[in-house]
Amino acid sequence: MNVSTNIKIDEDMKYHKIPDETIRRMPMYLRALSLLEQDACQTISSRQLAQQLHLNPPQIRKDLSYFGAFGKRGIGYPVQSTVQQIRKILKLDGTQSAALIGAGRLGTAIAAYPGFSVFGFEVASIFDIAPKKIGKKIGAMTVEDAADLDTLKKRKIRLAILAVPAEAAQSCAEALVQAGVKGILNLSPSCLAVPRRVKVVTIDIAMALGVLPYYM
Amino acid sequence: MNVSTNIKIDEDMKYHKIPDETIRRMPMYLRALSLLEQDACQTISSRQLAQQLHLNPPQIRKDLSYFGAFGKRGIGYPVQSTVQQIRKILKLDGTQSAALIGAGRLGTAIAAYPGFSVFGFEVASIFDIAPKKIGKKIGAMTVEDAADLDTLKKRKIRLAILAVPAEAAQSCAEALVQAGVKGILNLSPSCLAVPRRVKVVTIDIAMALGVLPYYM
DNA sequence: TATTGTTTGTGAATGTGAGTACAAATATCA
DNA sequence: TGATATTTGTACTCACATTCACAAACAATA
Repeated sequence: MNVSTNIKIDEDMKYHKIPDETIRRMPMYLRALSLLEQDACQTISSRQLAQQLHLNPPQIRKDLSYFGAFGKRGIGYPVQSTVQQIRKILKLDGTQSAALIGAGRLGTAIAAYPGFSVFGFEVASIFDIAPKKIGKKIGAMTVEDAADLDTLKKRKIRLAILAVPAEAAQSCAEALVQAGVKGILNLSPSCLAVPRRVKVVTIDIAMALGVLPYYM
Repeated sequence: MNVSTNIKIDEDMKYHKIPDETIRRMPMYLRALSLLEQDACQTISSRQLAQQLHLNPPQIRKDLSYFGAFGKRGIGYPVQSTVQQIRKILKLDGTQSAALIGAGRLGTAIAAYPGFSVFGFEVASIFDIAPKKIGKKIGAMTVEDAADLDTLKKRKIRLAILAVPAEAAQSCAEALVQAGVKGILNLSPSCLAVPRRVKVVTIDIAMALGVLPYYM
């Protein structure tokens, strides 16, 4: 029933479907290795790294091996070049500009958050719908009118952070998709409906808190 | 185990090991059903709920059935009583007081976040280490000295939200454990080491953003 | 050089979760 | 009442993810 070319390509290119869970862990590795790089650490073994991240060594080795053989047997992984490799894999080499939607308390906190730089992200512009907030300064940026979201296309910004109330999230998401955005980090407690080509990651703080009492 | 909780639920929990993924989804169901309850919706089918949450109907049925048979065949799930059941399961009946550590921008945003009330959470007190911030008013609360974290034991607060820089996170976590805290929502990009009896959930915003370019 | 100790990369085994299919239960309507 | 449509609960199957176990590769040292 299936096409033989697919199989052949799979064999020839040693194609493996990379688990989503592996992708989810890659930024962990990138951050940890970046810190080690700053400390002038040359190499690190999967055992040491696993200790830091509370993971099992074989997990780390398998994750990294999906993308090639970065390590050296008897030695470990070379910190600097592995950082570069992971950056390439995650498409985080070079600066990634992101638009921030929502200039409320959460949006303001996100705009000032220093933790994005490890991954090469920068918040390039801030939007809000409230006339009171438009024109206001947040750090070095001026809040723009959310009605002008379509300018993102010209500016080639394809990444957005959505920090608006749940009621506004879906309509914002649609405007972002219209503006050519390809990835959305949704910080509102809502389930966004977007075309399949657009990737959404939702962080719901209250929901994360919601599981804690169960385990206590 | 606790004898005062619903006996039937405890019995069911003995015989089935409930998947962590199921627990993770329960707050989703709780939120969605709470909204439906506000709209005076009497019952909802797994199909309708799945459509809202972008899940498969059998997934929802299986998740709920771990805790008993809440639904009625041919009808669906009674909204009101299922909400109450899930609250009981997640130990979210009654108000859950949480301490917020860190009165920076993110902490301030968290303190004012309205989304906790659906689950019965309330931020009961705010702590910081910076002398400048101690004594400051945030909403109706006064920022307390993080050196006094041990007062949480007396106040019987067993839940904490950690909104401090990564460098301070581990020492804060240790102080919280010392103060009898049993669950920590960690909002810093750090991997906390705590005794096994303490449950930690970490939300790393930059890391969540870090996977997006890969999929674009 | 030979030996010992360390570490990676990976096939195999194990464990966990998701999807499918269907019987049982209920409502609706002719 | 009988027939049809709807929906739950669950056994079974399949897919995905983690862990184990070990050969291959390298360093260090005598």
